[in-house]
Amino acid sequence: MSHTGQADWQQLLYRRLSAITDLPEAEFAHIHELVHSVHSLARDEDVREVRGTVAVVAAGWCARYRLLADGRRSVFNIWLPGDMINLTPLTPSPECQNAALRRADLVLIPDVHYRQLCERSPALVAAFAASERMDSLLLANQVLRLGRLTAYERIAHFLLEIWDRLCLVGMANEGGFESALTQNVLADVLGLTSVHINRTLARLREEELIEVDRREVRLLDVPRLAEIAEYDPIGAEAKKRIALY
Amino acid sequence: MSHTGQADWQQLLYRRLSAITDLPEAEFAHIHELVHSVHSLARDEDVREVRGTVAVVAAGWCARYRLLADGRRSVFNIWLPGDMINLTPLTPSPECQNAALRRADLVLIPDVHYRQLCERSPALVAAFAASERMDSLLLANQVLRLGRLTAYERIAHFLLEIWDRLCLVGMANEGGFESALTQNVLADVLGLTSVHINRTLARLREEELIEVDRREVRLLDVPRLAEIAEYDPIGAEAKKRIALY
DNA sequence: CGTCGACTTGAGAGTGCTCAATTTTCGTGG
DNA sequence: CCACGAAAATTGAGCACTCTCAAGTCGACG
Repeated sequence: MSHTGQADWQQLLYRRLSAITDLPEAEFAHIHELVHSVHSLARDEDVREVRGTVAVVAAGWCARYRLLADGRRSVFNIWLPGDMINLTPLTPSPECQNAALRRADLVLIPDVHYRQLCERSPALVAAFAASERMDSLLLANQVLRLGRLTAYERIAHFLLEIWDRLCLVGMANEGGFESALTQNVLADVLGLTSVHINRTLARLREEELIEVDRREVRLLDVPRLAEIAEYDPIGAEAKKRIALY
Repeated sequence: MSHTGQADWQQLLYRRLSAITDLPEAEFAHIHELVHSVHSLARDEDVREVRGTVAVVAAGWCARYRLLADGRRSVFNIWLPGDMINLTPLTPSPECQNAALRRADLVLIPDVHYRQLCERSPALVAAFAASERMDSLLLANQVLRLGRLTAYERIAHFLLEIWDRLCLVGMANEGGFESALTQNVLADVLGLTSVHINRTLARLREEELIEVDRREVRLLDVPRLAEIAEYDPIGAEAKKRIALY
């Protein structure tokens, strides 16, 4: 279910786009003509040097983050398989970086070819726009977590979000997902220290809401977690799934 | 300089777009043909009922926020004159609201006409895209503030950002700007309590970095504030301005 | 001139942090 | 395949930034 060899990045992308917008498979087919290259990243390697491209995550997890002078790190978002990363910055200055959380493969699409593709298919343009709006929604979720949720709520909210997104591309099962999340990364995503992440995870574990280790996250009581975090499921598909409980 | 009667919302919009992207005035002229209506908002009034439109803020300040069940409020972003608000939600559920922080005028553009306009001018499409990417950058800034800055740094960072954005549309002077920011609103934007906002503002005031009351914010030492908050100026224009110090 | 919202200030409490030591896990090389 | 070293997780103790509750002031507006 989750073995993304080399070629099914297109399927991942299609699954995600069709889950959040109305995209006929025929329209998506234009993407087969796309000129691209594959770029493999080692853990912690960043992709600053490949600017002027759009990247699709084919495998692995990445993070967009910013470092402060004194070493503090703020993670803006986590990129999952099937996500699109726009590597062309708005301003010349590198206001943030993208790095792999573990070995990852990116499919790189030069801006030129991306634009050519867009000219060929208005439906794809709409789908890409929806994708960007979803990114925006994810950032808003991140603001909500950091601004007004407690550590306990933040973790529940974030794990539900990741799970939802992985469900969209078929990389989660009903109880959880394989994860590449270090407690350190969680800390930088959720604006906490790893020590406090550890203690709060322990509490969630004691209460039998989750099971976590570095390679797997299991959500033992999704409805309860969603209630704790006041979590809104992402996308129509996700909504339907939640409705089944 | 800042009297936005009824008709120069187009000028505000043009100033902002041309500051963040390359938009020839001739191309912008297409916007004059636009079918639109003006919607006035009283303080705290929200605009949920005008969905399916794009709105341009002609005057006043608005906020996009979400309320939690227990009354906590998280403000995602502040809309200033010249900003575009997309009122068409990604999902049917109203995951957030937009409300006026004080009397405000919105220019409402039905989705249909907005799309017609886009077909007429590719340059405008590009400019609108840049505008959305700037919104995204602002959200990332918000994540940085909430995730890894202290209360002291957050306030400095946020005030600089607002100032920068007002400068883009010519609604700030070199030392500060007219503001509609209640300490309560600041609290909900910066993820703090109004009590702590009050104390931290007092500290910034004592250190002669800012002067604030409800109607005006003055930045007494921009370079120092920028250093404290590790603030990156927005847009090329803003960068040039900072370089003058 | 009274009222209501916003601002201010005080005191005490708590969530989350710092520092630090220890254990466990895991990637890598022999 | 096992051993080793580094990274990650865990735990303890004390601290502090920020919160809560509460009282009191200021100021705009009817």
